[in-house]
Amino acid sequence: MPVTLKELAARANVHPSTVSRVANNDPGLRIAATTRTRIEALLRETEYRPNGVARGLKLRQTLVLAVVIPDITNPFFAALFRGIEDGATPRGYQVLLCNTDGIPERQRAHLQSLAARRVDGVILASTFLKDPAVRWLRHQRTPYVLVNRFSEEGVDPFVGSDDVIGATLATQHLIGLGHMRIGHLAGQPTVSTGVLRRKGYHAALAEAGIPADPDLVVESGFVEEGGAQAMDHLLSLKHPPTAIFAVTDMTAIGAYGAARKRGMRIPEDLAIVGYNDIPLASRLIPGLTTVYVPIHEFGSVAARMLLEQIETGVLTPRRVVFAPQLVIRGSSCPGADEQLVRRPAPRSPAE
Amino acid sequence: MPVTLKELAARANVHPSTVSRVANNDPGLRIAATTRTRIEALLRETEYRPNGVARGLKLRQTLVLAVVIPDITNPFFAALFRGIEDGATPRGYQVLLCNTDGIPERQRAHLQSLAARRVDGVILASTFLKDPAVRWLRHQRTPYVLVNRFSEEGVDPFVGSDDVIGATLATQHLIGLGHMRIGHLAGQPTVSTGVLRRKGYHAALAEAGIPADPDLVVESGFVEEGGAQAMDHLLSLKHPPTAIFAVTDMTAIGAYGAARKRGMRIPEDLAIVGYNDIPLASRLIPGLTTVYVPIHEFGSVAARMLLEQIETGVLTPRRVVFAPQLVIRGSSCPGADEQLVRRPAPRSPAE
DNA sequence: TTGCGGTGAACAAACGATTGCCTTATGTTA
DNA sequence: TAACATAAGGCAATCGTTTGTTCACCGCAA
Repeated sequence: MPVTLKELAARANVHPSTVSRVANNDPGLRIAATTRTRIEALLRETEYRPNGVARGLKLRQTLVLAVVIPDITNPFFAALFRGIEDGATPRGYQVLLCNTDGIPERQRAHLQSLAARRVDGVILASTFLKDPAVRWLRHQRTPYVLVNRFSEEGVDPFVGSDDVIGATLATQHLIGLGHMRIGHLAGQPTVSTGVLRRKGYHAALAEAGIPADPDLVVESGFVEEGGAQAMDHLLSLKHPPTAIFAVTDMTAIGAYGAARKRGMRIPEDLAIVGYNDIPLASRLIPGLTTVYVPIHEFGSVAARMLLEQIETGVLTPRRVVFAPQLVIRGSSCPGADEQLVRRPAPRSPAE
Repeated sequence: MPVTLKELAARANVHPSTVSRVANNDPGLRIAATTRTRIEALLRETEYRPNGVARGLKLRQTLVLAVVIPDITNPFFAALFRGIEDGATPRGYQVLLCNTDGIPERQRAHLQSLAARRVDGVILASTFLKDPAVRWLRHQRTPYVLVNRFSEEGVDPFVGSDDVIGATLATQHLIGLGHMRIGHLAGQPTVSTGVLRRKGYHAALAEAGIPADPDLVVESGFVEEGGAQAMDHLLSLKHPPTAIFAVTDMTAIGAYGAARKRGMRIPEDLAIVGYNDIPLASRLIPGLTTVYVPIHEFGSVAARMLLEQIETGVLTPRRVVFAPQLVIRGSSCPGADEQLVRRPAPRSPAE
């Protein structure tokens, strides 16, 4: 059992409040030097740490944030979490991680527990455009920040990238390579990234004067298996696409599998572009051409926004939107990976 | 501000304790039916949830576990975390995630915060054989479970696999393929998995009558970059190995990179076997032959052991050790991946 | 009327820390 | 010597729940 203020007070022959003030270095405290050193010695000797639970009750802050995501085994969310923790830990916060597998009921259950625990704030990834969970948080006045996906229009604190631009870049890249039949493994229309990336895809086609073929857009969701199924469907068309823009890297990985199963070569028979540039993307063979977004920074910025909100007490619906960048690898351009390899690695100057 | 017992009591014209008993369905409670329904209606109407912090203070349990790992972006730990959460959530616990990057000072800081927060238990992965953090936990009487690596001999609750057997299987596999110069990318000797996997490697060599060449064992640590460097060193030897047993899959991935940089083919020029069978292993090209361990189950079992310890209050130093299994893919046997692909996928019976 | 058993709830003491406000000495000034 | 200032800490309420104990009241029997 860790030592309490009361016990220390008894041992030092003072009142608990006095020990508390010494421990907290209360600036307005007038105390005899001898008493102070006696108490300080005791504090060190016993390695006293205030009980965080009691402190939380009194001060109404727990120094705990929560992150609610679908699945930490998805590398995107793992990187995001690291960013969040790296932003939160230096300020004394620790972070609860809640996986929902995208199941609304689980999300609800987690959020209710979190509210009951009085976490100081919540970071929510993977919300829907109309999301009762977000409304609930807003209504509860729990500080929160949305990441990557936003909900409705501009009313929530948000960190993400410009999905329209990113998708446009990706599609333009494929157009620039001469592809005329470009498919899209699309996210759900209930989700901002789904809508906006599809929009960017269409914008690029329109700009290039390529007619949009509705058959080439298939809803795949955001994870691997959906990507594989959707790709399989596209490849079974009479006029299959020669190139694919996948709404996420994980979806693109599903597409890799589907293409391989049919013995197709990437990029010769099928060019593929993903989105997010998860660490895995560069390790695939061929490397996955994708749209880079600063995932780790999403996290650290979101954490800092949340802390600002918590500490100032005002909910400024600030939106931080990063500009995405195209990263070209072998899944769209033959030979692109070799070029990358030949470049000296920046981290080992001895080479 | 969420509603409190006191407020509800005022609105129902009863004492807070009465509301509490109704809310908690106190079995020994004698109460008028009308009063009870009045209170219950109020509870539902206000969606009352007891303040977890106050409850934690009173009951001395927070319903929070903590997981301390080096880095959640390592797929091994992501899978482990999922297992832990999946084991903890059904019992009402939520989980704090702490990344240490393997830095002892950070681990210490995290553990101190966790203790101050009065988390109910801690799951610790990646401990050293002699680890002050483990001693500290033991001394604090904080319930804890070690996962994957253990500390000293048999005195801590532990979940993991039999590393000697796993390493022996891996090495025997390479021997069976005819390799005589088998290198080992080894873990540090300060870590149980490092020691035991090296031991299994040597045991297999000895059993086959292959003399152990000390030059072929290079300490790589457990992550990608170390693997790349160690592999690079091995490949620059006069008599480089024709096969490699890497202490983890991430290390093996580093080896892939190093081999590729030299234009070597896997497995023709270099056969590689890893350890853990992280999800990434099967997506590499060629697929990584590796030693499967039930990572997710490590997590869920560890969580259940921890909860048992918490709920019964006794620290039984139980050890759960799984038998590892060899998974053969293309990184050791040419063509192994194709065989796998041709097999009908179990999850889509329509094919 | 007194006593008693049973209902139906109220009371109050924790859990541990924080903090505004007192109190008690001692010293200083008029 | 009365009045007052200051130093050094003590007091007690509070955060929101939980839970062992007490209490008031009613009906009923003696």
